[in-house]
Order: sequence, then C-alpha cells, then structure tokens
Amino acid sequence: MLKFILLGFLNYAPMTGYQIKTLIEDSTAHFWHAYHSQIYTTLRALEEQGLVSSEMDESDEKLQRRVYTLTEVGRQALLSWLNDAMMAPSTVKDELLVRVFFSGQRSAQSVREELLIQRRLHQQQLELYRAINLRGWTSEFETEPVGPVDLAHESKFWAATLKFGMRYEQLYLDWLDELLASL
Amino acid sequence: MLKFILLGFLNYAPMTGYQIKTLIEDSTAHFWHAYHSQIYTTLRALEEQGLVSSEMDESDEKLQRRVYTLTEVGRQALLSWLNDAMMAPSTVKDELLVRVFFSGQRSAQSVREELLIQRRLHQQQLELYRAINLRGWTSEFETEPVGPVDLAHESKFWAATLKFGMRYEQLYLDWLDELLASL
DNA sequence: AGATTATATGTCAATAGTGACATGTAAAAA
DNA sequence: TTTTTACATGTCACTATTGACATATAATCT
Repeated sequence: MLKFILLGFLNYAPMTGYQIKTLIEDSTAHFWHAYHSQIYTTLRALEEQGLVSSEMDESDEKLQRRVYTLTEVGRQALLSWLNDAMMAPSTVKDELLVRVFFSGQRSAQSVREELLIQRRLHQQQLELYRAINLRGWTSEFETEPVGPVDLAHESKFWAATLKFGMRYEQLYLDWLDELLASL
Repeated sequence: MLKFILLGFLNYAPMTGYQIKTLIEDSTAHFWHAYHSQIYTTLRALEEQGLVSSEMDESDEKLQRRVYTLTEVGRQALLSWLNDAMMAPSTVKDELLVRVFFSGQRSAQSVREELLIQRRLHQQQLELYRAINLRGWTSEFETEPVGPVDLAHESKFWAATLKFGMRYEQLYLDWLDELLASL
C-alpha cells in the first residue's frame, strides 16, 4: 500500500524520500502512516522494479539528496491500481477498542483515566485538522507539478479526506464522552 | 496486539484456537482482525512464553482439538497490559482514503463506481451490526466463564465497541454520500 | 450415496511494518 | 561559541501479518 502513496506523490513532481516523508506526515499519515525506514527501502524496491528512477541532486555537493522520478511504467501502475476498485471495506485496527472490549477486568478509575487521555489526544488531533491549510501542501513541492496534474481538482479529494478525519475525531470524542458518562 | 485478544478471551474460559477464531470473527474482527494462521501460531508462542497452557481434548478420540487455558502468569500479563494506558491515539490505516486522496487522477465515473460499491459494503456492515445480539457471544463459550468474570459487566464494554462500529459505519455512509454528491 | 459445507489445526514463504542504531550537514537558538 | 533542532539517508533485526497450501473428520444437503 505504501508503494502507491509513493507513486501517487511522485506523480505530482519528482522528489526526495525526505520530501515524501514530510508530505506524508502532513497529509496521508492521518490514514496511512509510515516510518522513514520503510519509505526509503520501498523507494529502492520501486526503483528495482522500474516504477521510479533516481539520481543524486548535484546542486549541492556535500548534501546527498536522492531525487526520485516516476517512470511511465510507474505511472501506469498507479493509474491501474486507482482504476481497479476496492471490493471490500478497509480493515480497521484500533487498539483502544480492543482495550475497551476487555475493560470489564479493570477498575472504573483505570478505564476513566485512559479515556480522558484519549479524549485529550483526539481533541488535539481535531484542532490540528482544523488548522490544516490545504494550500500549504502544494507549496511543499520544490518543483512545479508536472503536466496534467490539476491541483485545484486534486485538492477537492484532499479536502474530502481531511473532512473524513475531522468527522472521525468528532465521532471519537462523542463516543468517549458517552462512555465516560456511562461509567 | 493479537496476543492480548487471545489472552482476553482465554480469561473468560478455556477454549480451542478455533473457538477463539469464531469469537474474534463475531466481535473484535470489526476493530482487529486475524487469520487463523496467525491465531494458531500466536497461541503456540504464548504457550512457549508460559502465558497459556494447552492439552488435547480427550472427549473425542478422532478429533484433535487443543484446548488452551490462561495461566496465572498470562492473567497478570493481560491485567498489566490493560492497566498500562495507551498514550497515543490508535493509528488508522484506511486504504480507501488513500485511494480517494489520489483520485484526482481518475475519471469521475471510475471514482463514483467505487464509492457506490463502498456505500453498499458499509450499508451491509451497518445492518450486520444492528443484527448482532450481544447475548449470543457468551453462549459461544463451551464451558461457563470462570471465577470473577461478570458477563453483565463485560457486555457493557462490548456494547460500547459495537456502538462505535455503528457510528463509524454511519459516518462512512454520510461521508460517501456527500462525496458522491459533490462529484 | 455422493457432494458440499462446517469444524478443526497446522505449516510456510513472502510481504509489511516497527523501532533502534548509525551518520553526517545546515540552520537556528542560547 | 556551543548546543540543539531540522534536514537527509540509510541499515538491520525483529515482529506482525498475509494468504496460499495441506489435511482430516463431522454434519448437512441433494
């Protein structure tokens, strides 16, 4: 999966692994996170598969920055993946729900404390989403987006995922509050 | 993580891997899924660590059913995990959101079709949740829950996770409908 | 009687993801 | 000037997860 996030960003413009990493942190990390270790190794794997190519940035002699570019094969792989619709709902893995499920074994106080911590965390996350400026994302591309990428059109979908994130955090907050009230 | 789900269920009563598998499918799979391959291998690993013990069910000579029992060490491991609150929000990994994020590259028709498929899937999931009878879960234990497990108390938390699931599906449906309308 | 589905348990190779260790430059702050 | 933070890239061991292959009995359906 991370593979397609990398191809997706490289479709906007050639970039280094680090740039992709920061873009992910600011955008997709809310629904798909990855450590830099996985990003760099996956980029190398994609290069071996011929989906991306790379070259060292020569503009700075000391700094070693490897710039990745999407190949035509890579672009086709991305589009083919996008056009092949998912036939199952996304699987959810939520550790807190597992913990709540088995919380009959705990003291009410222990549960309450944990839910309050989660409440604060999700409140922060919601505020973070509210502060996000979609325009900022495009400015992180060092080079201008290439060819047929219409950023206004793209940002409609970016905004949709952001809206989902905000609703999700609000759902989480409401659910936590109700559960807290019921204890 | 699966580790604690296994310990959690074994805390209710001794069971076979298959029983745990069916329990997971009916309950926690909505927020933490696992294939039987992982369940069986993890049970073996837990036995090696001394957190569970197992013996073959002798009541049927032909059928090979391995019954797992939580050890005291295992029970302490479960309680210790439960009482050590999570300090981060659960990480989300949602493939559809990744796909939507990069959907500026697709035809509106392709996106619309996929969202309609997802709409149907999430509608089904919501109906499935509505049909769930919490009472049914306890009847799946072959032996009566042991010692200090108060099923009425437990089921309060089970119900909370189910409620979360229903709200989540409703959120998903609303979000899909709005996104569909905006295309 | 034969076919199919549910019960039941396992292995294994491959892929994905985590988190620590390692290293160096550049910029900003104290 | 020293320290800290940001930039930048990598390896590696370990753990987790997937999904296919394998096998056998029991129950139900046609």
